Amino acid sequence: MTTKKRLFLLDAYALIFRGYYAFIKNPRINSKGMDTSAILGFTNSLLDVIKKEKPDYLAVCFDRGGSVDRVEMFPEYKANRQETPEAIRIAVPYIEQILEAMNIPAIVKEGFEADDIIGTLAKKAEKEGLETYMVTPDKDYAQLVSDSIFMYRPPRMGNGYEKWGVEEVQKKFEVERPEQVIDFLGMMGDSVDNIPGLPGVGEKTAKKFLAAYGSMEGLFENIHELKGKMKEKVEANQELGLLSKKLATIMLDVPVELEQDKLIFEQPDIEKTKAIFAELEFRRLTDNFLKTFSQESPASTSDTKPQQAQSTSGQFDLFATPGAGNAATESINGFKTVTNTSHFYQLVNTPVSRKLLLDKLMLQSSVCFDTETTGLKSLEVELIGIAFSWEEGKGYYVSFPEDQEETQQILETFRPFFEAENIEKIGHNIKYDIKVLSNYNMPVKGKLFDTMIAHYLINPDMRHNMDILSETYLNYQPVSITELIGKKGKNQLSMRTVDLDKQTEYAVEDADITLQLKNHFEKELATGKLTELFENVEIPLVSVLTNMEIEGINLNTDFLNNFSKELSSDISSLEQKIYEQADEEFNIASPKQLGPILFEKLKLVDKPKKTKTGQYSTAEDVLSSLKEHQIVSDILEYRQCKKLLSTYVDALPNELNPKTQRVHTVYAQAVAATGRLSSNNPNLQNIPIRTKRGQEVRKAFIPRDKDYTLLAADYSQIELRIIAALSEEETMIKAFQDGEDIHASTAAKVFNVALDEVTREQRSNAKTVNFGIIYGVSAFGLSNQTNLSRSEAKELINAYYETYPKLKNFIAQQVDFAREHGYVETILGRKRYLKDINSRNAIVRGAAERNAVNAPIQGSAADVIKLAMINIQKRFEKEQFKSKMLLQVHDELVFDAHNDELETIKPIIKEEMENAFKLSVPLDVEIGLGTNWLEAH
DNA sequence: TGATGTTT
DNA sequence: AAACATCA
Repeated sequence: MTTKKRLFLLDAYALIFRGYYAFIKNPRINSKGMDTSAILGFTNSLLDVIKKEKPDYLAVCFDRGGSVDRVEMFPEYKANRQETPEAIRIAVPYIEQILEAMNIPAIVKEGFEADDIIGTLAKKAEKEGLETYMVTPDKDYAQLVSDSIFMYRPPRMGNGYEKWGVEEVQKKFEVERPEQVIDFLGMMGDSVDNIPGLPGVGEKTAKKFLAAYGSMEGLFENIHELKGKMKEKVEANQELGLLSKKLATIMLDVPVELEQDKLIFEQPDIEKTKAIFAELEFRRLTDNFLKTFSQESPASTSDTKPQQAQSTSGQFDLFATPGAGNAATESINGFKTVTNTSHFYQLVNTPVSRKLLLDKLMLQSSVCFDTETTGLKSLEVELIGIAFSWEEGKGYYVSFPEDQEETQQILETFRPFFEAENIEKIGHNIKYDIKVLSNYNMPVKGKLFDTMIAHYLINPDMRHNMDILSETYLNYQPVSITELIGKKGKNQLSMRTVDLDKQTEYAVEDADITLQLKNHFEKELATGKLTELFENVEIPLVSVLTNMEIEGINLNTDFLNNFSKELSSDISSLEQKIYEQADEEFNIASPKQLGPILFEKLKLVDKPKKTKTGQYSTAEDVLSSLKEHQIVSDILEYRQCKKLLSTYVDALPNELNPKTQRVHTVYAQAVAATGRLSSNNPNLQNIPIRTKRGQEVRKAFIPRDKDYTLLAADYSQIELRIIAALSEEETMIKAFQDGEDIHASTAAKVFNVALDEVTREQRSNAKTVNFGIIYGVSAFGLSNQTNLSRSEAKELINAYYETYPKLKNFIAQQVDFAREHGYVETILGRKRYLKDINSRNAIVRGAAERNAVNAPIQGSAADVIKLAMINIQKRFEKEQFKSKMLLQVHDELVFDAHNDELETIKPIIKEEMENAFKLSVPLDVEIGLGTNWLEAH
């Protein structure tokens, strides 16, 4: 048993970066609008280490000024590092304060990197007979590992801390000695640090070389054994290889002393630390901190501290936690889990117990339920089970057999519950569950509450997975689905293969969590004044979307098949033409191959534009300017055909539902941060329309049968009308009231000509500016999109603002509002938080400012059409029309209109859309009919 | 994963 | 600007 004292050295920046990126999708923002993710991430790691390991010695090492020596060797070292994110820059001073309050020494040496400092200290500690743990996620440290030096890597998603000793390093890197990690990194290179490595050598090859030759030098001595391209490359780059190796080597001669007595870990200053945490609003962390430290008697110093962590077993057990007998009972990252939280989850699979469950259900006023199914496509899956919960920590799971008739019978038991108007149904993405039940003709009635949508309104920019919500709001980590049925992909098991106890635990836990989240979000919706939007718009919309998705749309597959043949033949003839002109065959669809041909072989242009990864850009706007070359225009046409074929013509027929033979898209109601819907599987919101060839695809969308006609209803210029109304810009409002062509009208005023003298180009430029206003203008963007120079674009914008002064005012107001409140909102109070609005980085701030203008406009337009959809659906249901709403494309609704009802529903649709929300500008809706979607426009 | 392209 | 999808 080891009795060595243990030193923990933390790599500050590596941990800070890791903490920051761990929260990147769900950043922690405190009430002052400050992004505290990086601080929280780091401090969590720090407390974790202390709590679990009780270090004898502890220090945190910082980089300052980078490595002087390495930059001297190789000026490009770390040159492609992006600028440090703001949240990290502001984090460092706070972290220094926290360390000071906790009496933890920070070690900084100007001109050296943390890994060099840690390496040097670790080696010195080894001589002093200490055991060193290098706390860092950075795998470069593996080269330092020895019998008394270990890597201690913080947990990644769901895993625990990893301790890497010699054995682990041998396994991970497939080397005999840890020092060989240097050769490995030198060969492979590192794009993050911009260590070049050997060209053409990646992880696989580097491991192979090391196994065969042992080191970089060994490889160079045996170049004769290599073959072909690889031989040439290695031969030519020996110097680069040796340099890379040097760069990857952690220095062990940093002028820093190991002052043991200063590194002894002592009691933190609890009050001081608490104060800093309070300022940062780290509530949960404070609890955790107090639990760890305040019970310890003040007399206990490092000299008398018992060696609890190691004494539990002879072997060093990383997961053993003091006080907890069994590692499995405590989650590794401080979350509660199903194993350490008391709960009562019960399986229900007998007729008697089902009846009892129903009786209980019928007594409730509000119940959460969650279905388990055989897959993801709600309209094609079978039911495996349903979990119910109406009390926190408690719930029931009804399982269903494979036999679908039996399933139907069992489900019938619960019909009174699902049809009960007076029982509120709670779910997470409840549209999915309702659709699944619809396969069994089981309608879900009564009030709905969807926790996914609730959270979407509370913070649309965050993610709304139940797992993340549970960890964030309940401090509870649910059983991971991956653990149960494996990773996504074809090897994923079905829930049916999971044994019933596990199913019960997983499914009821989900329902339980959802119920708990609901209780949480209900309050938050109220504080954010979002309850009305939630209850009167988003929730009613759930049913509308459900109906639309179940309805689907008819597709003319014969037409698409013919079109596919046509396109394919066009593609192959274009292919031949291009090969001839390039004088070689290559993959035209690969920008990586196309770039060199165009710009190296054919040298079409002097200084080709490159992408950020250094490839030649072959994007549309780049190639468009080279259209005079036959090969380029052929390539553009080739690309267009290829795109149409793969994304639409060949893909759409595969999306037919086998039962209905129709296409059922899925609308995501909680994805687009502005409040819009999005459509997927397939996406029917980006069906081509601009080009002649693309329009053909629209012809494939047809009415249900000969008794129906497709009806498309479009808002005309809804976003401009909204901006006119919100800004109260009279000139623009008047133009709309008079029914003018808004772009021509704008052109007339901006260029100071009569309305009927506006040229095509003037109108087009005015249109671009109008459009640009909606997205937030910049002179740069505008000159890119038009043939105007940067200064002409600027002039145009100025003239535009003079024409519409109130509009300029409105834009400034939005930005000011966002600066003050941290968010902007739509006409219905839908909020969008803009955490970067006060950023010191002009680019980041500019984007936030454009969002401040764009979000209320786009979002209000989304609000309006959502209201219209709800009202139309109501009317349709009341009149029991055969006609059905099928699609929504942001400002357009598409219907299967029964021919007998055509003249009845046309005015209804128009009226409901135009009057969905009263603005000071009239809304205008154009309706078209046709035997396909293109005609209906 | 990055590049490209489609829509509003 | 912001979705989704495809390809290498």
